[in-house]
Amino acid sequence: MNERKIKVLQAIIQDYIETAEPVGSRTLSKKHNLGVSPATIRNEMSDLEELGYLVQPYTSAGRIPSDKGYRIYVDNFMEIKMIAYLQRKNIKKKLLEQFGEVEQLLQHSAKIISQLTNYTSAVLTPQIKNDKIKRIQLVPIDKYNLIAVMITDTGNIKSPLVNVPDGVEYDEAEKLSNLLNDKLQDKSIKDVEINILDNLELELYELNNIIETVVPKIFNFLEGLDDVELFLSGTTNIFNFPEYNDIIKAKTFLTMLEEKEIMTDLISSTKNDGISISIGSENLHQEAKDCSLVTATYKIDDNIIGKLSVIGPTRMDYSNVVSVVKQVSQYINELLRTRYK
Amino acid sequence: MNERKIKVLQAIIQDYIETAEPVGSRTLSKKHNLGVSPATIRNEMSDLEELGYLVQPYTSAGRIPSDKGYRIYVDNFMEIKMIAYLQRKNIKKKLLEQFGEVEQLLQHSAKIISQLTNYTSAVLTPQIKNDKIKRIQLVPIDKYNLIAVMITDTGNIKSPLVNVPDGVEYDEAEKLSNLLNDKLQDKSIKDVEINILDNLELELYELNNIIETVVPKIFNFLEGLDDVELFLSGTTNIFNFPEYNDIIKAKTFLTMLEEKEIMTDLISSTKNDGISISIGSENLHQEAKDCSLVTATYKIDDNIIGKLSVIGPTRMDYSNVVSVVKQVSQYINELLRTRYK
DNA sequence: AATTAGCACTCAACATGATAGAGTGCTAAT
DNA sequence: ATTAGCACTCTATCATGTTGAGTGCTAATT
Repeated sequence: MNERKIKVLQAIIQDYIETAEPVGSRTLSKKHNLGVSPATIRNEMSDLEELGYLVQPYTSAGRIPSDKGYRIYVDNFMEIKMIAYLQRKNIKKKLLEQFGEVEQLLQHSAKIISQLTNYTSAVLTPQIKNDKIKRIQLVPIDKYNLIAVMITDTGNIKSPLVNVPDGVEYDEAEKLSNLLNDKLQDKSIKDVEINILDNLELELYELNNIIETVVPKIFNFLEGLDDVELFLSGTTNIFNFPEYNDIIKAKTFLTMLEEKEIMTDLISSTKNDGISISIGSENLHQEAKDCSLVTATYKIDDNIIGKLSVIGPTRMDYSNVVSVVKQVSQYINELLRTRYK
Repeated sequence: MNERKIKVLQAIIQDYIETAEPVGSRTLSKKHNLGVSPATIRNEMSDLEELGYLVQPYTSAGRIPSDKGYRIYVDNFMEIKMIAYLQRKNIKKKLLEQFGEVEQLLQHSAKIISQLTNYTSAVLTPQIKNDKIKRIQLVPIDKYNLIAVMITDTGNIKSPLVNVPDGVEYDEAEKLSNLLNDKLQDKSIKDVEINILDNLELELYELNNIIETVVPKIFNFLEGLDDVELFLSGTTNIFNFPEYNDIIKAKTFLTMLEEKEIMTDLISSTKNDGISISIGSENLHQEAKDCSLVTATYKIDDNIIGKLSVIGPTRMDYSNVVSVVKQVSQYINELLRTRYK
C-alpha cells in the first residue's frame, strides 16, 4: 500500500459516498487531481481490488468500496471535522428544552440526530434491571388500590398501580412501605427475588395477608420490566438514498427496524467506549449486512447505561455521522451528570 | 339503481379488493355468475361509471371502485361477519396477558389489530388533560428531591421528579401534599391553573419558599403533558399491497405515519360512537387521500377517552377490518371497565 | 522501470418498435 | 331488453439496436 494507493482509495470512497455511482478512472482523475493519468489510476484500482478494498459491480463498470475498504478508511484515513459552533449551540439548546424525564431526553436526542445526519437513529434506554432501588414507597389511593412508587439510582421512576382486593389501611401501607424500603434499598432490580417475601412475612406477621397480595405484584412488575427500550427516529430518511429505491431493500430495512430484538442486539453488541462503527458484514445480524451502525454510549455514574446509534447504508457519510453522534452523546452525558449527582 | 346494478357493483368491489386489478366485464361474468352476458354487464358498468361509483384508470381498461363506490358499499351492501370464536378467545387471552398499565394494553392492542388485519393500526391514548385528578401525593426521596405522584380518575398515573434546591423536610412535604390534595382533587388537569399558587401561599405561609419552588414545577409538568399519545403497529404491512409497490407512494404513506399531528387529526376527527369509516378523499388531510381509516372508540366511565384505528389503502378489506376493530375495542372496554370501577 | 496513449471489448441503460391480450363501445341481430 | 360480433384502444412485454462510461491489455514514451 503505497502513498498513491491510499490517495486513490480515499478519493474513490469519498466520491462514492457523495454520488452513489461506481467510480471510474476517468471521472476520478478529473475531479480529484491526482497528477496521474486514468491509465495509471486503473492499474492502482486493479491492485486495490485484488487487495479486497474495492469491488466491481460488473465487468467494465467503475469500482465501489467493499466493507473492508470502508473499514480501512474509517480506521486510518477519515478526517472527523468538528461540528460547527452554531450547530453545537443549537443542539444543546434543543436538548435542554426537552429535558423532562430521562426518556424524553433520549427520545428527543434520537430526533435531533436523525435530523442532523439524515439517517435513521436508534437509542437504547438504560438497562433498568441493573439499576439499584434507591427508595420505594407505597402511596394509598383508596381502600383497595395503592401505587408503589420506586426510584432508582439512575433516576428512573416507576409507579405501578397495585390492587388489593381485601383492602388496606393507611397505616398498614406505611408499615409495609418502611419494611420494603429497608429490604430493597440498594438492591439491584434483577437481584430482587421472590424469597424475600418469606422474610417479610416472618418479620411482620400481623400484615401477612396484605404482604401476600402486594409483594408478589410488585415482584411481577419488576420482573416484567422491559429490559431496554428502543426509540427510533427518521425511519423514512432511507428513502433519500438510491440504494433503497428498490422496494424490496426498503421493506427489508424497515422490517428490520421494527424488530426490537434485532435492533437491540445490533446496537448493544458494539464496543462499550467512545464511538464504535460496524460496517456491513461485520454486523451481528444477516439482516443488516448492507448497513452500517455508528454507535456512542452515554453514562450516568460512570456506569455505561445506554447507547445511541445511527443506522444507514454502508455508503454512509461516516465523518459527519461520527461528529454528530459524538457531540450529542457528550451533551447527554453532561446533562445527565449535572442532573443526577 | 336497479337490483342488477347493485349486484354488479358489489361484485366489482369484492373482486377488486381481492385482486387489486381493474375488473373487466368478461372476468366478472365468469367468476360471479350473474346470469347475463358480458355485453349487458358492460352496459351496467357504463351506467355505474356515469353515476360516479366506478372509474376507469384509462380507456379500454376494466373498472375500479371510486371513493363514492366504496362508500355506498360500506353503507349498504357490506356484510360484516362475526369473528370466529377461537380467534375471539385468542384476542382476549393476548390482551389479558399484557394488561399492566393502560398504555401497555393499548400498545398491545395495536399489535394485535395489525396482525389480524394485515394493515397498519394506530391507537390514540386518552386525552389525559380531560382527566380529573383523583389523588396527588408528594413522596420525598432525599432532602433535595421528591416525586409528585398523581393518579387520575381514568387510572393514569404520572410521577414526575421534582428538585428542591433549598431542601425540604419530611413533614413539610406531607403538609404540602395534603394541601395540594385538597385543592386539586377532582379538578381536571387542564383546569389546574397557576393562580392556585397564590391561594396556597396564603393558607400555608410558613412553607412559602417550598411552595414557590415545588408548585410551579408541578404545574409546568401538567402543562407539558402530551395531549395524546399515538401508538403505531404494523407499519411495514403496506408492503404487502401492490398499491405501494411504487416507492413514492410507500414513502408518502410512511412519512404520513411519522407525522403525529396528521395522524391524530385523521383519527380524532371521526365520529364518536360505534365504528367510523372514512374513505379516501373523505379524510381530513390531503396526505391520506388514497387511504381509508376504520376507527372505533374505547371508553372508561362512559366518557370517550380514546380511539383505535386501522389505516390502509382505500382498497381495504372493510368487512374483515370492521369485525376485528369492533371486537378488540369491545374487549378493551370490558377490561377497562372491570379494572377501574 | 514507471507511466501513459491507444484501442478493442464489455455491459447497463435507454430508446424503439412490434406483438399480444384484456378490455371497451357501438351496431345490428335475436 | 339482451347479446353476438367487430373495430378499436391502450398497457405490458419482449426483442433489438444504440450509446456511453468503463475496463484491460499492449506498445510507445519518458
